[in-house]
Amino acid sequence: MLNIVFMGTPDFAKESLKSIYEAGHNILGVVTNIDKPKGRGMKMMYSPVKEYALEKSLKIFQPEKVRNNIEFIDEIKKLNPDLICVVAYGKILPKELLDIPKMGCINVHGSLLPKYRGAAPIQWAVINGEQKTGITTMYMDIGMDTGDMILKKEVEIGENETTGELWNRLSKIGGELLAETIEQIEKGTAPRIKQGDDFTLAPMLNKEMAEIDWNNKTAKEIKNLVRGLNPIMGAYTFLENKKLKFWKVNEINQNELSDLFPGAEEYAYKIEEVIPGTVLFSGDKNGLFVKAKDGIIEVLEIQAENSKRMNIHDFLRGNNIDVGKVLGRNK
RNA sequence: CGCGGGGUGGAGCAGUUGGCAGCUCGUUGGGCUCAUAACCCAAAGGUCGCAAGUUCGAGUCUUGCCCCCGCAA
Repeated sequence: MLNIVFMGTPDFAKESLKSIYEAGHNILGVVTNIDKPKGRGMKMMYSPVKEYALEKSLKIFQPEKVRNNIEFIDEIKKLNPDLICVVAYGKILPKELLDIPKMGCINVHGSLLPKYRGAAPIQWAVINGEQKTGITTMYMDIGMDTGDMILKKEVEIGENETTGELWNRLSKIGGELLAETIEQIEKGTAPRIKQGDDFTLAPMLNKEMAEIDWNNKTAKEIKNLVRGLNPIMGAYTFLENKKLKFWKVNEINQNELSDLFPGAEEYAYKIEEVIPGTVLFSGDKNGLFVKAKDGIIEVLEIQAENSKRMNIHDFLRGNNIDVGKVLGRNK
């Protein structure tokens, strides 16, 4: 069993901590981000990792910053860990810290490196419509997810899977792969594989990219954006200057539309003419259908301003959206 | 004391200057049709979050409390 310092913050990291704990390693300390006021009323909230550490009575460190924090780095040095495991900690670690453990610092990353280096690998994999992604464990270096790889595990991404669902699956797999990685390091059988040059980046998400670009995105791309941003931000558009978030949509084509609406083919030429973002059908029975650049979006779950998420049928019972209205900014 | 929205029949909402509580859907019963998540007719179902106050009269105004939600982090 190894002496390990664990660093991580969100629920994704908690699964890894749990996995190490249950594997019986000696956890010298748990480093997690400082408590932040969160949620309604700005109440102070503990990170999921801190919650777990408290539950297991592990020693907790919550430095405000790590870089140039000599006190903190000294404390970790004193613990004399064999290994430091970092999973979604939220801060970039300085070389002085990385050099502490004899066996190195290892990291669990939510993609198949060198693809999707960065803060939001899972989200981007879904947004880009990838069919597979995975978990990579690696030795950390000073770069952003550039270290030598140890183990990899591939997973398929479901056609309708959301980031949240994939996130949960990968959290567990991350924990499992971390345990296996540590085992191999302990036995001295862990490989050290250089990353190739064919890397891609998965930067933090921002608000601008969450707006649906009706003019340039196909129905498939919009669907990927919606599920990729569920449940983190939600993809949004506007209806008469009011924000409308889509949480779940489906992508259908003209033929499928005709199947749903017998007689719709007679209007096919009209649908051709109409600009993307136009509401094609709207009713609490059938739902909401919007034309995209290529294909048609069927909205399944929606959220209006200052309102909660609801399925489209409930929404349309209380809110009428007229056919012919165009979604998007300033229309 | 971070900002904001809201609590109205099962669901989603409307409710104008305070004056008999409405809409769409659902539910139940009936009808129509070759047929339908269709259509037509009828019915049931509400302490309008809680408490107090103003008033001839409050869902609608005032005050206090409870609960829910969105944004921001």
